[in-house]
Amino acid sequence: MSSVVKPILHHEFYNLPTLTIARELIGARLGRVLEGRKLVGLITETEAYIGEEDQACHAKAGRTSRTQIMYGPPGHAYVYFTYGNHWMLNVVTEKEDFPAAVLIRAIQPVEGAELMSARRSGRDTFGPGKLTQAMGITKSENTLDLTEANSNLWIEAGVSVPDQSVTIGPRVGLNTVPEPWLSKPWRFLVKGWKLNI
DNA sequence: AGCACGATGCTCT
DNA sequence: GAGCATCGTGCTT
Repeated sequence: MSSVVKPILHHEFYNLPTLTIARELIGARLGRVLEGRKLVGLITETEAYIGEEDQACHAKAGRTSRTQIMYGPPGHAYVYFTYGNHWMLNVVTEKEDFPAAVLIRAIQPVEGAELMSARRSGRDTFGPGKLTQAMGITKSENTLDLTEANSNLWIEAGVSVPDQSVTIGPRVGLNTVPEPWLSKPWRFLVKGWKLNI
């Protein structure tokens, strides 16, 4: 119920190293206006995908129509479709021409929780495909600038989460990715799956 | 509570 | 034509 104005995260933030951004986004607020209603979730899980070398990163295939957004300026949304059902939300990071992004894997609803829950038929919003369904994020949000004020999708400052509350480990869901990429500790997750707010 | 599997369509080879 | 940064269901323990 807080009406405190939070600062939106800006381009300079997304130009930091991708791992720093993935860590710092834990506790940040993902905001969305959907059907005239405001939805906000605290980010509780992220993964970093860094460069053409990273065999788990879509940019391993180089510049394609799908991946060229990752080569663009930082702070834009990279939304893609997978497994025939699910949309994934990423934020493009690092300087132009270097392809990297942070996958937003989970949120903890703090505003508009009822609408998000209803959009999920009462099921939870923890998971990369679930949060996009809860917030109505699809291809039409691809390439949106998340640093723009008055947008219907943005990321703003949230709560500060201490290191002792963050679990770092290998990324999940990578089926056929070779080492060393498979084991890179590029996943960040709130310990206990929940923030105290 | 945990595992196996099918759904489903877009992207790249 | 294969593979996929997943999810939900249904079956087994």
